Amino acid sequence: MTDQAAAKLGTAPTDADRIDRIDPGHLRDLLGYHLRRAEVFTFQSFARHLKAFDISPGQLGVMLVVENNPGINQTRAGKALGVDRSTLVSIIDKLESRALIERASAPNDRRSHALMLTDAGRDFIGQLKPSLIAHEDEVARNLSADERRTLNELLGRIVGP
Amino acid sequence: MTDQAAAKLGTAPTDADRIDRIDPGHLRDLLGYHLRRAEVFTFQSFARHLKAFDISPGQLGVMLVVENNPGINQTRAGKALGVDRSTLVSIIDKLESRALIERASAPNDRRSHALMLTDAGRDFIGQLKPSLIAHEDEVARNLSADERRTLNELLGRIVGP
DNA sequence: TATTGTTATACTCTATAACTATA
DNA sequence: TATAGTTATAGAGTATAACAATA
Repeated sequence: MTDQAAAKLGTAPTDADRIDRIDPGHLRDLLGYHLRRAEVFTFQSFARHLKAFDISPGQLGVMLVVENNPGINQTRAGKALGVDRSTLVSIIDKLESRALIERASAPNDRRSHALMLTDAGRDFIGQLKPSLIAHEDEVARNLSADERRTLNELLGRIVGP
Repeated sequence: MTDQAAAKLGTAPTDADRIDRIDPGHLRDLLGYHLRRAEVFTFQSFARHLKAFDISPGQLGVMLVVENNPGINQTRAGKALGVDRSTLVSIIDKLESRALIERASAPNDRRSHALMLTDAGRDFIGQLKPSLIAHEDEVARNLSADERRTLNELLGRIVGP
């Protein structure tokens, strides 16, 4: 029975009747709500497309930062990703145990590590890139190229001006 | 020393020199990256503005769904939020232990619970709403009203058409 | 048979505080 | 004094698989 049919009969629709008509109420206007749902979808898409590589979004993020900033230290890599340096320790531990990344000694500061991709790490990124692109394309499947750029830009402005 | 200064001197900039000039590389084009950062910022803003209420984003999400769909069951509430029904159990446990929400018996199905806000739950939402709005306004502080709507709309299309 | 809620388990992600080695 | 990395701890989020009760 639809809501309409129920109205005709003068009986209230039951929960089961409106299974696809849940009222999001104020949620519909909350950025936090839409961000959360988009993030969940994106995580699941990432997992589907990259499961063969056994890598998490956070781990890949570190690898991509290091790829473009060889020799960067952990604190600065954390800043690039917007997370605390303590968050990176276990991520880098895992990548290092797989010999994808290396904690090289920094020439001028014995406190810090100069992060470098290993040859295996570079190969790894080269191999997973098609899957990463397929993942991103799935996330943006309902967006035009323009909308995709706009979304990236607007999201960037949430973090900073 | 700036990069420019280093270039003039013919010496490569060290890591310390380019502390604010980290190259995001491919990350800049990845929706997943921007979503993640926006989500982290949003969580932190939520925690700042709503800490007096001792409630998590997930808990508040459930309350808002129930507010607009009194009598909804847990499985359907999960669908409204885009999460598995198992995810809601502990969230609702906490809300119920604070007497903000109630697992009422469903009239026609003894398997399911009819979720309802308690009077205290309604009061609670009324009290926290100004802080929720302040939180959302902070997240959108760099966006015009139009951009804010656009962002919500584009995020919605990531989850579904 | 299928669905609802629950539990157990496991995996993301994140941060704060305190410690050590070094600058 | 201040900074880089580490550890311990805590808490946010998520899912899958299996179970009992009920439809």
